[in-house]
This record gives sequence, C-alpha cells and structure tokens, in this order.
Amino acid sequence: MQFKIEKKLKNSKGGAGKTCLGRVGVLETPHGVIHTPAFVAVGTKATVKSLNPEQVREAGTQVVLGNTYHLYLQPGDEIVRGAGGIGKFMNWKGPTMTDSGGFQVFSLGVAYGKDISKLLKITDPSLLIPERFDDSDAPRLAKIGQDGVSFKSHLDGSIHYITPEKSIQIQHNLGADIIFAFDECTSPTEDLKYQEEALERTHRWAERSLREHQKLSAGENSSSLGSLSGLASPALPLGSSACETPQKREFSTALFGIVQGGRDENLRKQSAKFISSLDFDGFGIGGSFAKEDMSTAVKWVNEILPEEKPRHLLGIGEPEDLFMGIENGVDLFDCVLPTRLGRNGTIYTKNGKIHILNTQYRDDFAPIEKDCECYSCKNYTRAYIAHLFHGKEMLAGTLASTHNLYFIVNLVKKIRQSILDDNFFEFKEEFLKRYLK
RNA sequence: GCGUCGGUGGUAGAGCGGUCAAAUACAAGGGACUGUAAAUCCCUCGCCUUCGGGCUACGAAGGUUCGAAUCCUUCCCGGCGCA
Repeated sequence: MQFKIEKKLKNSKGGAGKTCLGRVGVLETPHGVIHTPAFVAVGTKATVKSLNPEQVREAGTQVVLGNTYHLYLQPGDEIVRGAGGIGKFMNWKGPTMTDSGGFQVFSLGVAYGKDISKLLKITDPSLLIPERFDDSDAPRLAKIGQDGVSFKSHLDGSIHYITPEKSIQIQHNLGADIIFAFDECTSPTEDLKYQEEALERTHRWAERSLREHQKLSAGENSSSLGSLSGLASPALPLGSSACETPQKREFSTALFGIVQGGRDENLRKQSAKFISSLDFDGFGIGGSFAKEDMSTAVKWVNEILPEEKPRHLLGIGEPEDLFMGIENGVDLFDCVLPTRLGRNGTIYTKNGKIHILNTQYRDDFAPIEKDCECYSCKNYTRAYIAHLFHGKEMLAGTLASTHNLYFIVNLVKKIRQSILDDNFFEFKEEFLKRYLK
C-alpha cells in the first residue's frame, strides 16, 4: 500500500497560504486506487445491504469495508479465504477493508441493550458524569477479559474468544487490502479511570495485532505469492483514468492502528503518540463520541499522527461530520448511515434529510432530487419510492440506499475537488447552509 | 315467515356485569438511526383538555341493576338452516 498527498488544504481563516490539516491524496492498494478523502461503503457481511456490487460502484464507491466478527461467525473466515478473499467472494473488484471486531466489543458489550451508540447526544448529562455507574450485571454479549474478548454470538449464543492475534488471523483469511488492529471502543459514559485502563489495553492489543500481522505477512510473502488471488487484477473500473496498473510490489496487506482515548485530551494525544510510534501503515480514529467532542478529538489526534500516512475516521459519515473530518485531516470515512437510513425510509437531499414515508410524498411525482445523477433519481419519483416503502417492497430499500450512497460518496468527492480548486471553505459554507437550514 | 348465529374504534378481532375509551394485529400519523445485534426500533392513534381530568361511545330504542359493550325486551341489519 502506498499513500501520496497531492495537495494540502489552505487555511482560509489563518494567514495567507498557511496550510491546515486537510489534504487530498491517493492511496494505492493491491486491488486499485482510492482517491482520498473517500467514503468507504460498509458491507459488514460482505455485502452492502440491498445493493449489488454494480450498484455500489455506480454510486461512485471506491472501497468497501467488511467486518471481522460477522464474517468469522458466518460464513466463517476459512470459507471466505477459500473463495479467494472477501473481494472475490462478494464480487467486488475494487479495494476492500475489514474492521477488526473492536467495535463489537462496544456495541455488543457496554452498549448492548442500551440507548448508547456510536454518537451520543448529550441530552442526558447524567450519562456523562465522571462516575462509572455499576451495570456489571446488565446483559451483554461481549465481555472483556485479560487477553481478549469473549463474545456470545448474537446468531446462536455460542461463545467465542477473540484476541488481537485471532482478529488479525481472521482478517488475513478474509484477505482485505486494509485491515485494522483489534481495539476496544469505549463508551463516553465510562469514567477517566476506566478510559485509561481501556486505552492501555488497546495499546497492548495494537502491539500484539502488529506483531501477529508481521508474522503472518512474512509467512504469506515467503509462500506462493499468488496464493491469495486478485493481486494483479486490474484496478477500479469506473471513472478511474488515474488507475494505473499497480506496479509490482511486495505483497502486503496494510494494517491500520487505532487511536482511542475517549473524550479526554491527554488520553487522545497520548494514544495518538503511542500508536504513531508503531509501524502501522495508517491509522483509524475510533471511539463513541458525544457529537460535541468529535471535532476536537479528531484535531488533537491528527496534529500528532504522521502526516504521510492515511487516517480513517471510523464509523462517521453525516455530511457535517465529513466536512469536519476532512478539514481536520481525515482521509477515509465509513458509515452505515447511507444504507441503514435508506432502508428505513430516510433519504438525503441537499436541503436536509426527508422521510419518504411521510404523507406529503405519496403524490409527489418529482424525483428525490431534480439535479441528482443517481440511478434512483434518474428513473423514479418520490411517489413511487414512497409507494414501495408503504408496500414494504424490497426495491424500496435498494432505491433509497442507491441514492443515499451516491449522495454521500459524491459529497466527499465534491469536497475533495473543492480542496483541489481552492474553494473548500466556500463550498462547505454553501452546502451546510442549505443542508442544515 | 320460522329457527339460529352474529352486529365492538379506519379494518380484522378480543372482551361477555364493575379494574373498558375497550386486548392484539394491521392500517394511519410522526420520530429515531453515525467502525450494522437493524428491510429495525420508539411514540401517537374517539373528541376536548389548564394533562388533574371532562365528554361521547361497543347497530337502535327501552328496561333490569349501585353499576351494562357485557343481562332482558322490541326494532333494524347481516350470515346460515328450514319452509
């Protein structure tokens, strides 16, 4: 994997010509090139829900992210390996990534059965009091042990123990171009003492992930180079004039380390320094945030992370967050929202999100957005999509997800272009004024 | 015509003397969703309300009861059976 920065964002607010954290780059992977900043489509179970790979690609997607935990449970990482890796398995010809399962430590652990998610609204300040409420008897499917995490499968209740080594082994079997270290995503409801402990654990796990990755990579390199298929396959098919055939290089899966540290400035910076000191190919920024804390955390971290390596803001993807992240030096985003919202009847428009099931759209014969070039907008009306949703037709989720994914992927592309055109801040202001109105 | 079973909120359908403005489901109206436990979940859903409650309601009209969607009588309407 190679990462090149093409242009840095000039800070309009600061002195003339002074650069800030934002940048435009190109990331080369064995399965193609990613123009960054980029939005990564989430395909947890080796499928972007309700879309086939052609639809994902037509939306402009460059890279898809699967999940270690889900694919390990079903169909099993050995099956995916047998299929030739996640990309081949799911018929996605471009770059792929896998998440480590670290997020499931959170979503199936502390967050299980609770109203805690990736983003926490501080409507209930009691959630953020610096005392860890004792809920150790609350049901959860993930329990953190000394060495790793035991998961109770949400599918059949079976128990599985995932360590950093195990996560990396699974990810090597899944065979994505970019994989992540096993981490613990903490809840913002945890107190500082716990955040410190968890961070220490995440750091040890980062070292162990890296060690295992290096071990496995060495083994893979010394054995038959073409054993994992697709290395030399042509790059991204669509709109990719810049996709030169990847030159011959060392076969390598790239490993990204993950920075945690919750909402605490010292911990975040400490984590950024420590993770930077390890030989990762890039970095993920993780955590469950109170929305208000996200931009500061990203800034703290990216000021420390080495400039020449790519950064991925894990699980983030509302339009306003994308502007924030890119301005502060984030290169990659992934988020379930385009497809989840789409399936649930919420659709992105330049004037904000709409609920297509609302009465007013039943006889609205305009497309979702008049000037949108996505497949759904070019071919269908709001009334029709509303009808599909009311009728619970499968196509409903597909058409809405198609549009949403196109909307977000292309928003990031436009932001990228705005940096190249030196009008990022104008574009941001203009867009958000309309979108957030 | 006789007999019989039934008529409950937008629909289907519980309830069969008080705890019933009436289960449940669907429909309807609204909301949530940020490294996917999610084609999911939450709220509202007779009318009015100063959110305490008030009013009108279980085909219609009478009646019995302290009290009726629930029991009785008559009528209206529907299904079925027999003429």
